Amino acid sequence: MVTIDDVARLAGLSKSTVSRVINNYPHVSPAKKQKVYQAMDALGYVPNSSARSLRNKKTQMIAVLVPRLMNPFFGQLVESMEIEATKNGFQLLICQTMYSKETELGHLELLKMKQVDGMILASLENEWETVSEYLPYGPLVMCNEFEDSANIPIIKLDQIHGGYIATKHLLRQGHRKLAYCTGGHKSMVGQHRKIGFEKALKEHGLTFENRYGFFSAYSIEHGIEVFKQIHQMKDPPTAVFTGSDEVAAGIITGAKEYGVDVPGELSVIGFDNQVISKIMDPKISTVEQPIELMAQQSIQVLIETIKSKDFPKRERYEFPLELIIRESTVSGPLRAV
Amino acid sequence: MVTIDDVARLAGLSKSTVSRVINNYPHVSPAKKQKVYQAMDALGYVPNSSARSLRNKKTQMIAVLVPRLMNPFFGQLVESMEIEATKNGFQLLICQTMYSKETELGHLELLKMKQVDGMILASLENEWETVSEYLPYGPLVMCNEFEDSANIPIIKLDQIHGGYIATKHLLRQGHRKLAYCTGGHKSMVGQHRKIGFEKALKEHGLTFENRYGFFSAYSIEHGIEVFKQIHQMKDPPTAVFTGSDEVAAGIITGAKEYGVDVPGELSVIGFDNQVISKIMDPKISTVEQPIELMAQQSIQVLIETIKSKDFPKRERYEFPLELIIRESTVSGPLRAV
DNA sequence: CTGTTAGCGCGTTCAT
DNA sequence: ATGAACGCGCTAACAG
Repeated sequence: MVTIDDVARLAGLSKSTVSRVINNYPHVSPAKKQKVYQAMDALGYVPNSSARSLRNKKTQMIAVLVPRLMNPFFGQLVESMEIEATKNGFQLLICQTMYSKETELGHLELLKMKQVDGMILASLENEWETVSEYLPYGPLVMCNEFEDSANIPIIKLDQIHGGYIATKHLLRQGHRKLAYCTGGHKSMVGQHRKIGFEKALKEHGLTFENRYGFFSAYSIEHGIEVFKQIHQMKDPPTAVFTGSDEVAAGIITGAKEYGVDVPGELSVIGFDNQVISKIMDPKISTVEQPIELMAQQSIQVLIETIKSKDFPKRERYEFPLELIIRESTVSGPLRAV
Repeated sequence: MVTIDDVARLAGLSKSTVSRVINNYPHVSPAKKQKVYQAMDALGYVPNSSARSLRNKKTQMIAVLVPRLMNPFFGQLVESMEIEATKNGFQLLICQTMYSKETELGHLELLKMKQVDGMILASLENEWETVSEYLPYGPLVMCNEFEDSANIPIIKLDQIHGGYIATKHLLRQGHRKLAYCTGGHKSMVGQHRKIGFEKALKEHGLTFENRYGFFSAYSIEHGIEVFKQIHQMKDPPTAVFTGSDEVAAGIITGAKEYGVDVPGELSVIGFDNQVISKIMDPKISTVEQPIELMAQQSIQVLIETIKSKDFPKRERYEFPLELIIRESTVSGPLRAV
């Protein structure tokens, strides 16, 4: 392995000078600078990153915590994060919690080992109280997930409004019996959507009906299952709000199997605006989430915090969601939207 | 920051002894071992990973090179890799090439910086000749992608057979005018599928027809576009082989718009067995790829190579592909399969 | 079984 | 503007 000493020797200079040109310090004579550059690529020298990290106490790496990557939402999120991180000279370490508290905690240890300079939490399995204990070891930023009591930067979407506009759309189409079908009570994301859902309901003099609530639907298969349950009800809902396009697609798939017309007999709205929503038949009405913006902002805020060397500050960034009306909620010509 | 010295001091022992218990060396007296453990968690000590890396010349990190994560194939691949890496005490660094040669080369530099112990190439934008120059800096393993001249481990799928069985299925359904619609000539994956395609054709006395060839279809949108082109032909194909379920979905979507029945007037076969293939209407016949197995094997082989400290050996692992017949290629009752 | 010592490769005072 | 020397935190000889 070729080290900075080798370069120094070949250039007839000292390590210090070589180090200075590597990190482009101001006061180095152009002549010697040239000699160093020549020696460097004559030897094919590249600085050793472990040595730098040890010396600088900075690894130029950040980690992102996600439940799992197969979920297209997180795939997109991480894709955008990697691009933004690379652009800023950072590497992205990927950590899947697989919805496990222990696994999440294990990944958090990276902070203590100083293996990463900071971490983005796009998943939160443990209580914030537990997670916050890692704060002294490096900056944390939340992305998408959130927790009001957390005094760190949080980059999120306006999920209340998301739930609201989707529901409002259903109500405006004349529906009064709305099912609510999402994954996981636990996540604040889901809770906020429900608040938006209920807010819209209330404006029309309605309240949440427990028999129309389904809280463990994450996948297409779950969607199919939920449809079957709905189908057997004696007083079934005429529309269903879902937490993801996959679940919506599942419900539609189930409806097809049973010969139930969507949106004629049952309207379905998704969430995420994934590709799947554009090609299902009927095309799925959904809520678009500005994933890329959120990812970029998260990276930028984290990197700023890292550079500032301060404790992360309590900051909130919220991006808007947008209703996208397609076919799964609208039969015939559009009514008032 | 609490260091190994702090622990040693508190335990009333030397650094070496502490180091020995951390790395569980055989000959340490149980009594002192206890003292060390007590001191360690009294102080909340965690070894600094940069220091370890510098000393051991091993970072316990591997990188995976993919085109981009949004593609569900790579999402699944990376998900499985992360799990397997974590299980083996390694971290996974994610590197997207975004289909750019320069970006790919940039990521390869991680090897020179000794930031990772090895790298998995699930993408190959540059010539192998170019990439192979990085071999002296750390082990490389190819996954999914391949290159015959590369004397490194390659974990791949039998794409020739995949192309063959899909095509054979179409031919057995009675089709004689087959379109071929995939992304990118460049990749060996695509080339092998085409070999399989032509092999099947040949067995039925047919040859590849250039006017039926489409080579830049990656997405749903491309699929729709391709359908339009097919639709305008005076002597259109009756079946189309595609390189991904997304493209197949696009073609089906296009067909719907123009009122062309699938599979009645046009059969379409996908590739990958992504969720989308299960919920399109009609459900898409496709070829299942054992992504998880391939990912696990890649990680294992790479880690073995890293540990052996030898140069990577020329090895080939090939996993089988499986035809999955659904609705997009079969009208009415199944004929011979 | 345990402690002392010497680097790993780099950046950074502190001199000059 | 440049060089000498020290130390980041850790592991691995080498002694004993």
